Amino acid sequence: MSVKANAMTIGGLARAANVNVETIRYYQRRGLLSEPKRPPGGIRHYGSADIDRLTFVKTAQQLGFSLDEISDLLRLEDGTHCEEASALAEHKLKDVREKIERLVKIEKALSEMVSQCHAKPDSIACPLIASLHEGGIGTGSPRG
Amino acid sequence: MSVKANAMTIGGLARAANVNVETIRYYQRRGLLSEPKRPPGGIRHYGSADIDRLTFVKTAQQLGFSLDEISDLLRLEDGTHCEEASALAEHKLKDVREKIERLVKIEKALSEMVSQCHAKPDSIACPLIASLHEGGIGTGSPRG
DNA sequence: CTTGACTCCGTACTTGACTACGGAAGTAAC
DNA sequence: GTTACTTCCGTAGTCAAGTACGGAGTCAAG
Ligand SMILES: [Zn+2]
Ligand SMILES: [Zn+2]
Ligand SMILES: [Zn+2]
Ligand SMILES: [Zn+2]
Repeated sequence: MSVKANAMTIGGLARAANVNVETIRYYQRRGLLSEPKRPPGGIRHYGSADIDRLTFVKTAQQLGFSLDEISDLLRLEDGTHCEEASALAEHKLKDVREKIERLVKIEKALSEMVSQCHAKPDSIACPLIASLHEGGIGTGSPRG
Repeated sequence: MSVKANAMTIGGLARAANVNVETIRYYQRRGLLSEPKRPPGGIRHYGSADIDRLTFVKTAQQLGFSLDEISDLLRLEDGTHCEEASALAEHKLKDVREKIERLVKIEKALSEMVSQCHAKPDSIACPLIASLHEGGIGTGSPRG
């Protein structure tokens, strides 16, 4: 398909997977990506499997999984742990839905503030600023 | 009206505003909260204005403003900068809407994965795991 | 055989928003 | 007047997910 070679150096892999070289090395240190042993005194080569792995990590990351959680997913990688994998994903789905709810609340609050602000451009005090003094967005104090 | 006293110590303020003492000191250092000068060799006192300020900061923070942005808002605090304030808020509103869009995509991807996973519990490979190898959640690579 | 680009490696720095620590001094209770 | 809690203050550590750096080694071209 789109995958070029099986003889990439780390730089080529980085370009192919659209990540930074240092990120690859970082993932290797974190155990998210194994490093092929290198020929005596030489330079490591990477292949399409590594692009695939990087894709996995980046996709999961975009889904909101942390690198730690991605480690967990990778341990289930053999595909025989359907239940554990789906439990992880369902939990994450719950998180995502909560995030969306909170953001929608925020969106409402912000757009109300903006439209109030626009509605009375001649008021003495900006209602937008004023409303920040009131508190009460609700769900999700940053310190639980 | 609901505010108790004008003679709180920093600890009282912290309790009243539901933040950590260290957070207050941190905000003072960042210039988000001014520190009342203290009586010779004594201890500072705080009042309801400080609770209000803390509320302002925390509310704005829940709306997704960073502390730097909140500094900006506070500079508009006199209420006579309606346009600048609303520009800030509108920009933030745009950010929030983008975040929501991305999360909704993520939600779809995740829930599809989960339901596929549940649909074929006897498949050899977990389709959830498999789909992570495909990439393409789309909008918003973490490294632009 | 010498550039110059790239790799390897460990370590240290970055960002944002705190949180913790250590020691001196003030303050309240008993 | 001693004990126990706070305050004050500067500095340093935490977390996640990288990013940067410096020096040594390696590889392909010219
Ligand atoms: Zn499954
Ligand atoms: Zn106010
Ligand atoms: Zn306004
Ligand atoms: Zn794969």
